[in-house]
Amino acid sequence: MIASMATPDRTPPSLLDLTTYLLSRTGKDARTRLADRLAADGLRLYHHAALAALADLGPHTQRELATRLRLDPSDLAKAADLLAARGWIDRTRDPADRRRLTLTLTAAGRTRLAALHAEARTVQDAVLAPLDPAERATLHALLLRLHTAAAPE
Amino acid sequence: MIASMATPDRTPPSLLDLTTYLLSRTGKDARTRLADRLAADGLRLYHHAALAALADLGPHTQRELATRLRLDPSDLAKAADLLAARGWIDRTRDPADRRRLTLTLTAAGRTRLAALHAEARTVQDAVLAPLDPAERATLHALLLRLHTAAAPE
DNA sequence: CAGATCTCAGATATACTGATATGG
DNA sequence: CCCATATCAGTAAATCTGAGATCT
Repeated sequence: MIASMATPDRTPPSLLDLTTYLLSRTGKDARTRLADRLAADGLRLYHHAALAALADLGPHTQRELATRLRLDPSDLAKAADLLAARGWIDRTRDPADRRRLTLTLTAAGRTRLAALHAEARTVQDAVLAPLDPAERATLHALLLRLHTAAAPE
Repeated sequence: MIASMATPDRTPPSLLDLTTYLLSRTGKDARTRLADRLAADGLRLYHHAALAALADLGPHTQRELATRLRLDPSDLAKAADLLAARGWIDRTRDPADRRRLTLTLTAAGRTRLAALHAEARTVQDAVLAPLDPAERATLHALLLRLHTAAAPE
């Protein structure tokens, strides 16, 4: 064979012209990188998100947390099982409404969360390596505006 | 109950501080929006990507196309089935190497691709609505640098 | 009794793995 | 005989649906 050999797996230019394509692809790459690291410890991204929500915004009922994280309540139940089994959250029955389970971060959970944040920062540094600090700040500000505009729906 | 009622599903601030979180979330949103539109016609995002690759870079063997799109060869086989069934690509056996199937875009495929690009642009306009043209250009340039840096791996 | 919360079991989508047939 | 290509079948993980138990 004469004229092949180097098949540079170049992305089709018409897709590179789409900002949404780049957004989708780089976003997926970032997510996968962190997910792979967390998977080594049997964790998923939503475990990180759940701990972060409890740390930032205080105790939640399972329903509240599921809504906030846009997670199915039945799936959150399993996630909470794991977090409780590892001692990172307490699950207490709400005395005022005994249907509800209130999730509260434990000290151990706070420690683990700090480690998870550190891992996320490590991945972020790798993903954003091509950009200098000013460019990273610009990117962050632009993405934040897209996010807040899309969030309420 | 007195002090609840408004549970604004606010994202945890510590996650909003992560650029990679914003990247992942806005990217997923963009992808889902387009995917939902294509699903109405029984198509997936990779059908769009496959047609774009054939239009931009000429005929591919299935193996080449799978590599380029980072798709599993077995999954691409099914995708090619659909594209061929709709008359958007021709699948011809390579006479020089009869194992290979060469995929070529048809005129009908080119027409459909134009419509798919138009749909992608519509979604992009909606997603990027909060940004003015200069900001969109900035975002695009930054994401392109992240993508090209990550692409070779 | 209507509605909310949590939970379990199963359906569905998607992505990946293995095995096979054919050809170089 | 060994490797590459395409295809099929089956596994695995992620997401969503439905039904039931408990409680307001």
